[in-house]
Amino acid sequence: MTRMPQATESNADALPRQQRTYSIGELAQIFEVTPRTIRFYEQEGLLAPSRQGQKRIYREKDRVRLKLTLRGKRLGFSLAEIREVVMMYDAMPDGNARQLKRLLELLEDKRANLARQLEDIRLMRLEIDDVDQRAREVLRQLEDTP
Amino acid sequence: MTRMPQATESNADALPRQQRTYSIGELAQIFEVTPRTIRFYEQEGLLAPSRQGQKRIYREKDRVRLKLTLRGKRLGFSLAEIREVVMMYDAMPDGNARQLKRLLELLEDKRANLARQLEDIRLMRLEIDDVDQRAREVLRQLEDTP
DNA sequence: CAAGCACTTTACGTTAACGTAAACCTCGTC
DNA sequence: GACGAGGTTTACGTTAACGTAAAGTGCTTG
Repeated sequence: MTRMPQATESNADALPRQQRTYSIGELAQIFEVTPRTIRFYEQEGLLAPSRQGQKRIYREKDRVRLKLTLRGKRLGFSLAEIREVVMMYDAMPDGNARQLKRLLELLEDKRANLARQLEDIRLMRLEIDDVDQRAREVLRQLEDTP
Repeated sequence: MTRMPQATESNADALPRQQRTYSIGELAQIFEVTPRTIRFYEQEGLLAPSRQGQKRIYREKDRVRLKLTLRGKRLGFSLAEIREVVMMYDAMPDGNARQLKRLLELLEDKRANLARQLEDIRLMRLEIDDVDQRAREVLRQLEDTP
């Protein structure tokens, strides 16, 4: 029982199974990246779209994956880090205890990382505000004395 | 809680101007980077230590610069971005109005960036917590059925 | 004085994350 | 049937941010 593509999650809403799909170009436009980037993410194991002949077909799940990936990137995570979490998440349903515990550790790591980032943001904001103040003052001086 | 080295900024007030200095090795140790990194930042215009003969001498100002640089890095900024702000800040005292306004724009950009990061962190935390929950559940199931 | 650090410059190497270009399908449309 | 708009693979190029190695300088310590 490796994988059941059918009805997996709790999102088994009453919706009819008419999944919306995307071409690579559409997805690229939505997230303002190039198709190259999306193919690259696939090559790196972050996406696994199905095919229709030769063409890649992206479902909602893939779109969400991409969204999460890009969010991770904006936060400075490497693709390797992102993949690690994503793959563990996928392996979760039939994962053994060791893997699950490893996943929990990983998550704790990420949490710590985010916490530090929050602090960094706080400090950087203070500095930016400070520089802003000074700049405005100097500017006022300049404009007050023609 | 990354343990800060003793000397803080606020205790420098009434002290005579006997600036403490650092060698490149000391600085590297403090911030847990290699000397190579510090030299590279200098080459990229982010630091400008004075010299004593051939050796680089770092003052408090340089240390702060490095600290800010590394903080920027942790937040995913490129060295180029960091340098831009740093250089404008340096040029402030005798900057003309146009430069100052440009600086204010830059700061606004950074602020927006940080705001988005905050939102990204918020969302990512939610997801992490969610994955955590699921993992714990699966784990409990596993351990409940030997 | 030899040895050992800590520092220096110079220069080539490496990795991640794509960009760019070439050469090829495949489909609808003019 | 020519063609343009999308898609595909393959492969080499590029950039940022350092790592690493070689060869030299200067101090101080056994």
